[in-house]
Amino acid sequence: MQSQRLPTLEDVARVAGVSRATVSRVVNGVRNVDPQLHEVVWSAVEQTGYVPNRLARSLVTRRSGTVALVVSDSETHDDDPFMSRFFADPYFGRVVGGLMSVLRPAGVQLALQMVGAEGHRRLVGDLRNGQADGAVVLSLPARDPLPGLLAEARIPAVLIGRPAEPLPISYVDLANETGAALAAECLVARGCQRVSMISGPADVPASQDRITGFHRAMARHGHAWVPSAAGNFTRESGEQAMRALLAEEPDGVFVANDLMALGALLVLRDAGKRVPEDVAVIGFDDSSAALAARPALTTIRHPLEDMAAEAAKLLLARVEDPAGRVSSVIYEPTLVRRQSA
Amino acid sequence: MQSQRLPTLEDVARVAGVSRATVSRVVNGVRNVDPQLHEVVWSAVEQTGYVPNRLARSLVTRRSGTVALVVSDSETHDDDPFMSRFFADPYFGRVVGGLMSVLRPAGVQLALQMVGAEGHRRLVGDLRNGQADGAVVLSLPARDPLPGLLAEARIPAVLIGRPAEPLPISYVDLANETGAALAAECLVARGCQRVSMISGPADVPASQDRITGFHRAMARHGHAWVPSAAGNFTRESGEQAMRALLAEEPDGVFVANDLMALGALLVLRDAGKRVPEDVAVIGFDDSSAALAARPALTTIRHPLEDMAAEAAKLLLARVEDPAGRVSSVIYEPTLVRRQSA
DNA sequence: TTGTACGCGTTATCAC
DNA sequence: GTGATAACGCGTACAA
Repeated sequence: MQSQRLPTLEDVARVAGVSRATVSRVVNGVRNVDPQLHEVVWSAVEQTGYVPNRLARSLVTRRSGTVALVVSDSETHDDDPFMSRFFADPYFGRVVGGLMSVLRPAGVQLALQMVGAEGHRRLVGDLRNGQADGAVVLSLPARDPLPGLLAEARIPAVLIGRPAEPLPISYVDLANETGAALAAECLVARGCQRVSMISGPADVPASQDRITGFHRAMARHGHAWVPSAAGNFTRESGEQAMRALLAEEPDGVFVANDLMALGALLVLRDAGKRVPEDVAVIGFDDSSAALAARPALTTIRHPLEDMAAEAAKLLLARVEDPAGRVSSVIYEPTLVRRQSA
Repeated sequence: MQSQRLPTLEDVARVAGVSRATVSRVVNGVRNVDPQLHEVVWSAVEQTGYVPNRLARSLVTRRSGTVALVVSDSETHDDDPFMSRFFADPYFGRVVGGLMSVLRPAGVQLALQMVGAEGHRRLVGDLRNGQADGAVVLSLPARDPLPGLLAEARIPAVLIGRPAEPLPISYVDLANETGAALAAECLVARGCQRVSMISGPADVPASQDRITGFHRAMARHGHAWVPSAAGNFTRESGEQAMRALLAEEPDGVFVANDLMALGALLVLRDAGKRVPEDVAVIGFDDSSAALAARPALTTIRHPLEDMAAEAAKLLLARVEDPAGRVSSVIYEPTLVRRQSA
């Protein structure tokens, strides 16, 4: 049951018998300080239990020691059609984990900022006002204006996943086309003759790249036409798409993410198809779901944690030097051979 | 390429031809304002593109409009043994989603605060300094001093999961014993004679409750002894535990969470056991993993999103009225019958 | 109803 | 090296 008011620099100064300027210098480790006082001040800090007020500090330094994780969704949700899906998906957690692995050692905090189109102005304002030093952006909508706004406002920002259109903003991404091509090669090498694809939404960049990458690679091997069905990256939608594709009697199917692949596996199983003997299945992401599936999912590894960590590093560097070059880091996916193909 | 400096209240006041106090009142919706000026001021706000500086505002109001999601881990990690596990687990995402569902409509931001024992003092200080109005605490370690510290400092806080020892702090929890008992009843009703359990870590409250609840219920039906093996809530540990338990030749097994149950299912399958004919399996949590499993997992529903949402509500209420009663909300689990039992 | 003036807790720029 | 003092941007008694 301590005093309600927290000790301030002034209080510490009084106890130490110095001015608050000196205390500030000591606390912030400025060198022009008499070692004598140094001691005195620190013990006064201990004694009073002083903790610097970050708000007050940020107000003057214009540095908050915080970065924002912006989840941009831009759609208005009646109830909860998207949010619960998004957070329950391994994607979100993997990104947070990757970010934290570099942010935490750096002593930087993470603020979660879900925002729709209505909130763009406010968000940009808050960021310019110094509420956060920069932003890592998870842009979900197809043509999201937010990345452009951030670039225009010269706010240090890094996208996870390339922007829909070229923009002076840093980003990390996966070579999605390459990944899809890897899957195609594998299927072709297996001797699959009737290959189908379950894709993600047609309007998000990562999904587009997987589609074009797969089609292009298949065409290279003479398969001009690949029957496809689109899902929305959930397991349920994967089941639905697989059911629709059953009519094509495929002997191989590439699924744009593991969750949907899981759904596909279930449908195939229920349809009496053996995997991979009757139909080979390849997923995408190498999320934990892939290992848990039976048969274990052959999939394209997507090093999301590493990518998020890199995004954090890029962002911190940009905060340090805002004039630096906008850079992009593209990760190369690899094929993880397991049992489904 | 706008001016680098953002407009302040003063700038808006100049444009509107009033004092900055008036602008402040208008922006904050105080009623004593001439409708005339009201208009003038708002258009000046539009014109200048003014966005209130939350830092400055918080400094004086001592309200930040932010709550902290504190992940308390207290163990020092060499590299990353725990963090990636934790974030990849559906648990984290479900909690964030639940919190957001009430925080976002309320216009409250969420700040993620991972903190070990070294950071406790700093965290409490930051919170008392008004960096956040309150905290939702995910306390992982067995005997975590943090909840006690928060209570002592009279910081509005709500725990997800009961504290290890009684404490004047609000929390939401699941009736874990009841859930475990439900599983026991189901197994007994099936006629299982050789029942085993795969538990979580022995030192975390939720895990303990599931253990005691299960044993007690089994005892009530004459089963004094239940062979057990402990895991750490990961799928891998579930596999390990199941392998160890195979020697007991169980015809029924209760697993303390779905992820481990998934692992158990895999091991049983590889061991040539049919589920549920040879051995019935019941999981816990009803996470998305349960539906994806084959056979689909019979499990105990744990309404984590609802619980997190309730935690957010309790917290906001407490922020509003810090003198209010510390309250606990206990959710009743239910049995979700699917195919594994 | 509106404006003046002070304080929130820090850091930074000066003289000393 | 150290101590006043002016910002930082805002809310709000208090006075008008």
